[in-house]
Amino acid sequence: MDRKEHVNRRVILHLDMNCFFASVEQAHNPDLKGLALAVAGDPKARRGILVTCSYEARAFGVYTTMTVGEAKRLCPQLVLIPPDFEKYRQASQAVFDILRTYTELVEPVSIDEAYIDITAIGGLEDALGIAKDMQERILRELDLPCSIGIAPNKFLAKTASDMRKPMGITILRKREVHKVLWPLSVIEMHGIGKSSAEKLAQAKIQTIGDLATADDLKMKMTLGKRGLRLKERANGEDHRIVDPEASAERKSVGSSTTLAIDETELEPCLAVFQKLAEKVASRLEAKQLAGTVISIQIRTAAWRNQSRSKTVLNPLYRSNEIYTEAAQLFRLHWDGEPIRLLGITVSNVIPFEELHEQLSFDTFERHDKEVSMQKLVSRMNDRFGPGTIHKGKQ
DNA sequence: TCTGGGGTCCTAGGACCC
DNA sequence: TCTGGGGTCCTAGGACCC
Repeated sequence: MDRKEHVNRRVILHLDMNCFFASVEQAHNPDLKGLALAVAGDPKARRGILVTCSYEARAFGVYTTMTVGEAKRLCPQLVLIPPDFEKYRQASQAVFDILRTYTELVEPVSIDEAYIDITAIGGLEDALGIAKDMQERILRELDLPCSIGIAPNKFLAKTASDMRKPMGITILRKREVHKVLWPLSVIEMHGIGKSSAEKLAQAKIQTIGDLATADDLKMKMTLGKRGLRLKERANGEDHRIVDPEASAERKSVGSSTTLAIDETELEPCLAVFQKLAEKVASRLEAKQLAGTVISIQIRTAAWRNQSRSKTVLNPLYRSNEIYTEAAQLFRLHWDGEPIRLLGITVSNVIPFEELHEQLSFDTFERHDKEVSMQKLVSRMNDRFGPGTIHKGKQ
């Protein structure tokens, strides 16, 4: 915990790509510029929602997550493009590469977002110039627009980058929080969704200002530990450091798919699991990872979400092993309710190179039939240090 | 608004250990 | 025989984000 926190005065940037997927498509094909454009799945396969849309499309009331049908109704000339995630990953990498020419302290948070700690390369006086330079280079070299927030911490930087789009740069100082943030509804705050907003409304907390000045006990009773953290953020406090390694420490690899029809038969479900297992295995392989926890996801036609998981001794990475475990979990737990979506996730992952020690140890311990999983885990942790088998919470 | 697919973190109860 | 308190791990589900 302490290692992840920082108290000195810092200058943090949050960079947010504007309509990222749509912008990448426009950069690759300039004919698409200026059009009402959306990247969307195939409605016939029941994947018909907008993943991103251009500002021209938004002018028609079209927004991300809207169904293709609804979007077409609002904006008949909407141009639809199927997603090409490989293209987006490459563009994302190119953006992060540019950011790393300024400092190593770049923390990617998602495919189109990053925090950058520029404290060491220039104070607040230079921050605006640095941000402008980054923004211009990304536009000039990659033809991609972005917005940047400048603040003393991650939360305020993230909030600031959201305030001017597209191609905005916004400075948010801690002393401006009460004026800029407090009048807004709590739902505007990063970290608060529909569910938390409803709970807060019941506790008579409507605005970010209400949240910032609420009683600690009340916040804890309403939202638990998160409540206290959100209250700190509402007061402009956030001590999380910019950690370039954070995204490298991946914790799970999963794949899921919405079925073409609500499925009621076993065999087609197993065929889907086969495909999912292959996909997860190939992505684990690409990242040189294996994991000891396998879980399956089931979403029923009535939108009931279920998961079943199992911890295994030998880290999984091969598609046939992943399939076998997933199929077993499914046979054991599926109650016959029609299925909308199936998924597989392998978690508690570790890099291949850390694997051999564990494997040899497993085969050694295997001889002792009496040894329980719990004992095995604690013995392995004793021998190799905590987190060898299961990474504990920080 | 009949709702994709990739993730992370947190909570809570039970098992088990010391 | 019944009584503890602290801690970790496993599992299922929920909330949130892009």
